[in-house]
Amino acid sequence: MQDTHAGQQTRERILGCAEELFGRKGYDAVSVADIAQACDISTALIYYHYTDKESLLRALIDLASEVFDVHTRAAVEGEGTPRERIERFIAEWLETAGSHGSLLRILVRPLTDPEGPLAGELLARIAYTIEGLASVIAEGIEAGEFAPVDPRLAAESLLGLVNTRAAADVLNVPPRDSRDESVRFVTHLFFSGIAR
Amino acid sequence: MQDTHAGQQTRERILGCAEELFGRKGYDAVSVADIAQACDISTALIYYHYTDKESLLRALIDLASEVFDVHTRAAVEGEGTPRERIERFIAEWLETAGSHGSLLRILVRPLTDPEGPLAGELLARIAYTIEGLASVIAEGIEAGEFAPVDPRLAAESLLGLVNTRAAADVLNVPPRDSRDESVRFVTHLFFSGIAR
DNA sequence: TACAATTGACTGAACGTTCAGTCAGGACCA
DNA sequence: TGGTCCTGACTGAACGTTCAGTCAATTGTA
Repeated sequence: MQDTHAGQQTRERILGCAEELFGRKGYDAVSVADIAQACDISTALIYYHYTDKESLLRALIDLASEVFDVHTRAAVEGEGTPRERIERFIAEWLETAGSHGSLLRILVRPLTDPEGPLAGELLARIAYTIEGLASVIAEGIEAGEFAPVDPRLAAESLLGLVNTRAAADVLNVPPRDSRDESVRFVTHLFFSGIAR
Repeated sequence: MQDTHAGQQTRERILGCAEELFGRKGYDAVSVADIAQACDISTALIYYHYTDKESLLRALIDLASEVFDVHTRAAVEGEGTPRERIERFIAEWLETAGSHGSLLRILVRPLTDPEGPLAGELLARIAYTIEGLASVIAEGIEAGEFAPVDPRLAAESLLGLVNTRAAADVLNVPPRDSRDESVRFVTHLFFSGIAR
């Protein structure tokens, strides 16, 4: 296995099918044969390009990190007040969740499956995001922009809130709310709550 | 198979082991043999008391509904203002989540695994809770106690918030926060946000 | 009271199926 | 011709499930 154009292309196709299937049915419920069939190739070819089933998941975790960590880094290092940066984070995270729902579900699975495959790696990725958000919140508290809450608690809640909103597509038979409405709602709830 | 004391006892033991294992590793990752081993019985005995593996999960869903729906009903039909009832809901839900973490994880799994086993039944249970909370929130809006938000959006967020907090035990290496602190935090965040 | 019949509770061994992973070899292109 | 890409056929292990049969206790009968 070396780096030819055709090989690269096949690898991406395999990864794409694995992303879709893992995201929809979950790692355990998807067989290598399922992925091969979705790609219209043989199972052996998957093993030619990837050492085993788990390495497929690992590649997807790397991909998910690439896609989502951008927003975490932007929140931590970006310009603007903490509140502005968190508002941007909410909007960007929800947008990416909309276009990469499978990746997000792969990423957050250990929250409901703490002993699942590669749970350690996945939880580390989540912890990275939470720590980033917590630092932004802590900054906002110090600046007097936020109430003196526990930054970690707030960061976990923010991520939970935004992921809940992303996952709610599953529940809603009608695609009732536009993305913008979700962003506005989460933002308002996180900063101001629903009380009058 | 009829209803003897010994039989009843065995059924409960099987269900207890299944709850613990399904909650920790997930339905797919647990074999019937695993459950049998945990109970120190034969796999055949499980099939003597339950028709198949899925019926075990179904029994656990019924149990989870019994345990958690109490709080939903109390919020919908209970006494006090909408805000008081939601505050009680948060406290009670988190307490039950603390003592029945496995059941809660079984219950919310379809949010990250929308095509998993019995996802339909599970999503229906979740929808029931959300609808109940939404009706309480709508009541609060009508009474002028809450801002005029979308009740469903708010209900989904509330449940997401409270389940995120419950699941955070998984992430936190130290059992940092007491339950009371979690309750206070979620309550404050939901009603007032973190802004100053 | 004694013994036979019946029951519920339970097991060990096996069933067919599906799984992740292997391997020898063919096809295509430089 | 040599290396990359790919396949069909295959394997051992694990899976959910079934089944024939054991055992202790209960019930029916004389």
